[in-house]
Amino acid sequence: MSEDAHCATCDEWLTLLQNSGYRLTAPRRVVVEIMVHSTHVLEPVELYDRGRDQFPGLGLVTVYRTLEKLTQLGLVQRVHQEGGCNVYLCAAQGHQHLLVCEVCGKIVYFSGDDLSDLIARIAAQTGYQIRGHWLQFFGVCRDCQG
Amino acid sequence: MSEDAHCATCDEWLTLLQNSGYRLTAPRRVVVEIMVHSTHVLEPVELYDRGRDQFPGLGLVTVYRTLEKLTQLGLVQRVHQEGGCNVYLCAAQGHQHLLVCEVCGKIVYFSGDDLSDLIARIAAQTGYQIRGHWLQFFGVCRDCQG
DNA sequence: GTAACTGCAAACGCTTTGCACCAAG
DNA sequence: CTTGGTGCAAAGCGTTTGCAGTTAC
Repeated sequence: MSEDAHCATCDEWLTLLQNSGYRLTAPRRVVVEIMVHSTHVLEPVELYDRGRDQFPGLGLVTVYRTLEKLTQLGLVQRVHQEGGCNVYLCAAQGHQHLLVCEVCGKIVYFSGDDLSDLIARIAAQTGYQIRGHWLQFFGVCRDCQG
Repeated sequence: MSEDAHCATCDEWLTLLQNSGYRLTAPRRVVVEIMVHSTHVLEPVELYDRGRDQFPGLGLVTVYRTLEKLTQLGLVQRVHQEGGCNVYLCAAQGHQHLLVCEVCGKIVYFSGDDLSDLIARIAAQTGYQIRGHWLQFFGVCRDCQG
């Protein structure tokens, strides 16, 4: 878990960063490693705090800048919630949607929705050109139901 | 349009405010009147600017405080978008979802989605207690397609 | 060696709070 | 008359920017 050299997904992310013209630096490796393995949504500050456990010199600004790059590359996404919109997460794989625990932020991806009929109907009714949609579920995970 | 005394919906909102223990003041009437009639999402500052056309003494702080109250009463809702989460809108009527124009912010409400099967399946698969969902569509309205 | 990256400090924009004055009921 | 509401100014918070030193390549 803590040795990113042993994590295939970390390697993929780092390779993609490098192939996109970015350099592989210690702070970036740390951010990548934490994001790849996180099962819960993370605020930038939380990422910063965890990152400093591994790399004490890490700066919060670097966390923001790295999240920005990872988001542009489609590896990370921002999650919007009632209480705030400043948490981040591994991006969905293809057409997946998100289920977030309102208590602890634990997340699950799922697929299987079919909104194509609804989208076609709405487009016809409104004249809007539909470009995208958000479907996101909120709940309480098993661990937080007690 | 500008005479809130002639608008039934404005009267409803103002009555609800009063019945909830709030006083009816000039700034509140202005905010209510603008929100009720807006067909586009509005930032607090936009609301403030428009409000001052009708009531020059209006303060931005009052706009925030009134939006907060209207949101608590379920009359107004915040809308989240890729570019930011600080726009407000009349709340949906019952179980409706939102279609937002990405260019001008013009909004349309619609209903007719049926996610109950999907929700039941996700709850069974994940063990989460599902408490709510967001379904929101983004597109370009007819006026902005040119 | 050079260009990209880093961390710090300062600036920024949006939102909230403290407070004295004012007005609805 | 009393209490809630108001606007101003200042503080707060998360995020971004400027910059000089550092590091990957």
